[in-house]
Order: sequence, then C-alpha cells, then structure tokens
Amino acid sequence: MWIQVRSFDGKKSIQIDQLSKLTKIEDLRERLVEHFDAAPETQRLFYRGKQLEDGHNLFDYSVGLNDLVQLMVRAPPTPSAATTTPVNGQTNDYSSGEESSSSDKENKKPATPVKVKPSASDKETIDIEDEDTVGDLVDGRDITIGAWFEAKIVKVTKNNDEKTNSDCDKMLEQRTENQNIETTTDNEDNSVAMEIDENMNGVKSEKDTSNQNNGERDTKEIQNNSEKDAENKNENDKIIDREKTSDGFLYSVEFEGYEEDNTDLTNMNIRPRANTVLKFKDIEVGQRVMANYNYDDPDERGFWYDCVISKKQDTRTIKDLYATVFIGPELTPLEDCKLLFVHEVFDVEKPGNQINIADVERDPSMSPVKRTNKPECDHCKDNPRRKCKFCACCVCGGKHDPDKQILCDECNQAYHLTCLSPALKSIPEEDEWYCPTCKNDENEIVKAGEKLKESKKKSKMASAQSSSSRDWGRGMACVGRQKVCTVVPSNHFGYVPGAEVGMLWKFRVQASEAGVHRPHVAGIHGREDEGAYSIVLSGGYEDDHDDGEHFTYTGSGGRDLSGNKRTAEQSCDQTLTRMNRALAKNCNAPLDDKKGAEAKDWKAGKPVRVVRNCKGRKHSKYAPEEGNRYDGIYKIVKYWPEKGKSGFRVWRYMLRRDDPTPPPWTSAGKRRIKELGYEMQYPDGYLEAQAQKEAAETPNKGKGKRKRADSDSSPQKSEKKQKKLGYKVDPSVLKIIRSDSANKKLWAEALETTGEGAQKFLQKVEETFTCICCQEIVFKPVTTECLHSICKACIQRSFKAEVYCCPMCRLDLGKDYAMTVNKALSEVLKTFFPGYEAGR
DNA sequence: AATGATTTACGT
DNA sequence: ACGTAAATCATT
Repeated sequence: MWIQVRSFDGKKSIQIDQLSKLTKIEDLRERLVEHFDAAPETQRLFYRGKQLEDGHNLFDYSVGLNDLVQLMVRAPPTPSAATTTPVNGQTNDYSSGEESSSSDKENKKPATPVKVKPSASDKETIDIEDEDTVGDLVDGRDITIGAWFEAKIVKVTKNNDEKTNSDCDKMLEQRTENQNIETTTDNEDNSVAMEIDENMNGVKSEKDTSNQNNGERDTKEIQNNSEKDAENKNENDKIIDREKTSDGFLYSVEFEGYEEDNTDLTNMNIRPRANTVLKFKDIEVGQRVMANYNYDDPDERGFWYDCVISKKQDTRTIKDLYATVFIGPELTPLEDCKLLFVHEVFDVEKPGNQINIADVERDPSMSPVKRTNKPECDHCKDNPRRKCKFCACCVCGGKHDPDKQILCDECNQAYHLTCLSPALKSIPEEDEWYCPTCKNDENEIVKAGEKLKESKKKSKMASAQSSSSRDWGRGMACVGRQKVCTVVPSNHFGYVPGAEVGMLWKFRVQASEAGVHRPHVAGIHGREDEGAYSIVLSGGYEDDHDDGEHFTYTGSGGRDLSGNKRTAEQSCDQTLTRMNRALAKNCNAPLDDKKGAEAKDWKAGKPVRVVRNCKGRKHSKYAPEEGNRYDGIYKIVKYWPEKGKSGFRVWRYMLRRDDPTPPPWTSAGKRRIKELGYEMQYPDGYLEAQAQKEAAETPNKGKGKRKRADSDSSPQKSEKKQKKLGYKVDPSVLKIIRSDSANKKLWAEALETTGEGAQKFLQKVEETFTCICCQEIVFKPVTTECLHSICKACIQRSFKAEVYCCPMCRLDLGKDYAMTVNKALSEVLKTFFPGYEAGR
C-alpha cells in the first residue's frame, strides 16, 4: 500500500510506498524523516481530522490506499515553550459549559513580557471613537484556524501589549492547546441554510439600503479609501491581511453563541461583518472572497475562510468553484480546494461597511446575513430537537437538563445522572469520574482526544478474532474503493457512460469504481427481483465454453465457503436464488426454477455488461492478457440446470453479444481501441509504487529480474501518450455533425477539444449532450427552438405532468409541440457512444 | 497451491 | 441494522 504525505503548507507532497495496513505510526514517521527533514518527535500527522498517535497502525485510523496524510512539523522545543508542553491528555470540557469561567485570557498572557511598542502612537491618525465602535457587528478571526466567526465588539482598549506577527511559535502553541477548535462554532439549526437561500435575491437591495442608512459613516469610508487603494494595488500579495498594520487598539469581541466569554483581537483580526452574498455569475477567478470550507473533510460544511478563486466551471450542468483557501495560524494557502457552497460565497466587506447593533435594533431588517457553520455534532447536525447519543446523553440521547449531565473523564461521553444505573443523585465530589464502560475495561480504552473508538465492525473482523500475526494490506487485495461511480445508479442496466468497450482495468476494484461491475469479489452483480447488471468471466469453471460472441456461464453457490474461503469444490446443489435468479430474470422468458427456460426473442431480454478477466485465459482465447476488460452488452439466450463434474446441480447460462460496438478481439475493435487510446488503467500511484518495489528488490544490478519493463519506463510511456494526443473525427461523421445546424455552436465548442485527445473530446461531447432531466446522454434527442436537447421520453414525461415548457430554460413550447427527434444528433452520438442506447 | 486478509452489496 | 456470500489478490 502507498499513501501521500503532504506538508501542511501544501508545498511538498510525496508518495510513501511499501506500507501495509499494519504499519505502525512510528514506523511511518521514520520514513518521513529524510523527505521532510523532520525528526519523528517533531512530526504531527493528521488524517481526516484525527491526529495519528504512535502505538497504532494505519488500519486503526482507516487510512486507505493513496489517502492523503498531512504533516505539520512542530518547532523544536524551546526552553520557554517547554513549560507549557501541549499534550492533549487534558481535553477541553467545552460541552459542560461550566468551565468557561476559566477564560483563556489568562492563559493567553505571554509568559515573557513582549516589548511595548512605542511607535504605535505614530499611526494613531485613525479616528476611532469607542462609543461609535462598540456594538459594531464584525467578523472576528480565530487566529488558531484562520477562520472568521460572527462577533460583536463590546469594548475597545489601548493595546499596550502588542503581539508581534513573528510570534508563530506562540500561535502554534495556542493551536495545540485549542485542539477542540470546534468549540467556537455557533449553534444554529439547519434552517439557516434555507435563510441564506431565501435572502439571495434580496441581498443586493438589502445592501443598498444599508448603504443609505449608513450616511453617517461616510466620513469614515472616505478616510479609508486611500487605504483601500493601496490594498487594491497589490491585492494578490496582500491576500493575507494579517500584514495590515496594527492600529494600536484591542477590540474585545463576543462571538455569537459564546456571549459569556470575550476575546481580545487586534484590528488585523476583525473586519465588518460579511453581508454580501455574491451571485455565482458575478464571481471571477482571482477574486478574493470568504467561503465555507472544511479541510478535514472537504465534502462537509466547515468554517468561513478567506480565499481566492482559482478556477470557475460554469457549464449548463456544472457550477463549480475552486479556490486557494487560507487556513491555520499562519493563513497557509491550501490550493485547489473545491468550494461546496457556491451560492454562499461572501464578498469581503470594505472597512466602514459595518453595521452597528443599534442600527439593527432600530430596524431589524438591517441585520446582516446569517451564515451556517460546520455543525458541532456531525450526527444530529446540532438540531436541538433531535435526540443524539453522540453530543448529548449517550444513554437516552436527550439534550434536556444539561446541568444534570456528567462527562466521563476518559471518553468524554455525557450521561444524565438519572440515566446511569445505578442513578446518581448529584454530581460526585471527586475531581474525576469515569463512566461504566471506561471504568470496567481500562485496557480497552484509547486515550481521550484520539477519538479512536473501537468500531463494532473492526472488532468482528478476522484479524480481531484470530491471533495470527500475518501482515496484510501491502497490495491491492483488501483496498476499498477510492471513488464511487455516480454516473448511473448501482442498479442500472446496460451501457455506463465513460466505460467503453475495450477499456482495461488492472484490478477488479477499478472496474467497480468505473461502474461496470460493482462487486469487489463476486462474479455476478444483480438483484433477485430485478435481474443481473453485470458479470465477470474469470474462468472458474472448466466446462464453460467461450466463443467470444457467445459463451456459457455457471451460476454461483453450492460450495462450502466456511473458513473464510473464496472458492471450493461444489459440495451441494446450486439453487436458482440470489444472483442465479437475477441472471435468469434477464432472460426474455417466464422464470422457471425447475427446468430453466429459453428466450423467445433473446434480444428483448435485459442487458448484462460483460467483463473478461485475464484468468479466463486458461480456457478462453478471448480473455485479455492482463487485468479486466469490458466487452460490452450481452443477453441471456437460455438457462438450464445441469449435473456438474462434482455430481451436484449447477445452473448454466448461455449469453450472446448484442452490442453495436465492435468487440475488442476483432480488427475493427482493435482499431477503435487504439484510436481512442485505451490502455491498461492502474490505480493512482500504482506504477510508481511498483517501480519503487523493483528498485528495492534489485539494489545494484539492473540485471536479473526484468519482468515488467513497462513499469520503470513509465515516463517514456506518458511521453508517447502525449505525442498521440489529438483526435481526428471521421470525415463522414463530421458531415453529419455539420448537418446538425441547430447545435452548430455546441459542436464547434466540442470540436475544439479534439486537440486534447479522443477521451477528452468524448467527455466534452457527453457533457454537452447530457439530458438535463435524466442526466444521461440524450436518447432520441429533441432539439427545441431554444436550442436545448432533451430526450424525447423526458419531454413527454414533462408534458404528461402538464408542464409544457423546455426543461432547461422554461421557454413555453406550447401544448401541441411537435417533438421531432434530431436525427443528425442522434446518429452522431451513436457513432461516438455506440452502446449508449442499449437498455433504454 | 493453499490460505486468509478484506470490501461490497444483497436479502432479511 | 445485520448476516452472509462472493469468479480477489497477496502472502506463506
């Protein structure tokens, strides 16, 4: 197994090979020393928000193949820092709420006095009046994570104790103390997201009125204009406005949801409350905005960070934004982050635009746009009405009586006093209290803060049962999927866009990712009452016969697989249940589980995707030499029960090919594969890992084993690929394309991508002609007068629902609209995606 | 060649 | 939510 390790600033990223699932964290650290020039004890490793601790292995943290682990290098211990060693043995009991009295203000006080900055007064031309500023609604930056939170100024004081920017060590220290950074989220329920959506349309006018009402602030705004200009000049350099000069004041703010606790921030870490939601169409690459991002789990809602838009995709069906997000105590740029909430992107307010709480009290409609933060609890999403055993009482899940809940000092779980058995009358006097689970089996418990809960699943796995010390997980046998095919649902029959006849995958798991054959191990994918979607020919049965165009196949089951086997001699009769039944269902004949059946019209049966595996080579010359190849759509001609060699009954099936794409073993098929450039696909990083492995096996001599020449010549290979770039559309097809005059513009755009190769081009065509309704390539396309192409069936469905407009742009088509199929388009699509109509 | 470490998806 | 079957793939 291999993984990627990236430094926190994103500057260095390398692949670490030859790991197994059982590799210990401390061993991983050793491997990182040379690459990152960091001693093991200075390394802090993060994976999915968890800090990796020595003594555990990669499997414990569910680190998977090619996953990304982030590395933060701790500064070597300095004498002063040594006194406050940030160990997370003591976690923040934030949920108790009672602890907050020991405000961290005291803790934050620098241990050594920082020099008083006399020059602060030089800059004091900025006119700040306390009364005017107090009550301003601002965003305050949590300097440990770099994110902005909604806050209000409650006090302004002269800053006599200015912190210097270079004090990174101290910030880091705070960061570690503040491990449970989620504490700073505010409690809002899910309806807030809706609020933002609703506000979207009204945002502009709202802003306008606020400007009008803000007439009294005009002076301030003008004063700040010069500053603004300076900022605009080198905006790109000054994305990190921490470099803004200090105004010599300290702003005491209270964060929304944490009103009881104030925090002092300098002017560099506050700014007017974000109040302008940007419309997607107005967002430009290079623009500096504030957006929501979660770096632990990019698929989830996170906090609000400053970022700079780096890429914008704006097609008919795709609306994506990518940005460089500035995170952490040093506002480290994290490049190429996909923004999830493209309709919740905020403009950065100019100084002077802040709204004061007094304004809101006068006119509630002035209150700034609310925004949604990452929920504190991932399970209940902080919904106060929902019971949750994760963030509330772990027995009853109730959120009532928080003052009668007690927290376990080991696992940090909350318990109602009354939910314990025996129930407690009052909070115990002792400093420490352990819940029943933790008290009983102390050995089983992992250190608090590690969040390494014993998962039920893992405890049931073979490794937990047997005491064998067998190493595993170095290879591809047990890896999970990296991606899931969402192009079509898992119970989709027939052609899968993007999976073309002749495509080759080295491992079954990749075929699963591509969506051709989803099961990891099983040969048949199907559902008993629906039918079978795909099968793999892997040569398990000797009497199976393969003639390419048609073949016989044997069902599954009838074997004793106890003892964790995957294969065995037939030891009992196969039944026509489960996958065997599913496969029989595809046959165009009434199901017969006694004698089998033969299709009346075999082509009318349900389509089965067929993958041939190289192991089939033993008996079949149609199997690929290596890996797994998609060979197209087949249908069941007949099925019948039979006495197998073993003497037990097996179910057998005869399948025949019904696919317009030429099969890969014919010369036409081979030509097509070559033209489209389909080559063996390996998992990301696989070839690199193989090369490493070989280098390790043959230390000095290039001689000896040289079995896999292609793996170490992979750079050459990619060069070759580059040369091959550029795809020529067949002239006869071009002619039909030209006859599709309605789509002239779209075709011109698509044809521009031919320079980037066949696959890019096909991808573009697929994207361009995806039906807005069914999200598949348009089938029997109707091109409307508004020049949108939609499946005829999809429009008909819409009309049936008495909606008589274009599904794409809502143009009224009229009740009696004549749905003429765009023959040219349909024909061209068929040449590019010959299989796409199968099963529709 | 035998064996055993998983993941996945179905069916209950 | 759980149990179980599965035509894998790496290791011994």
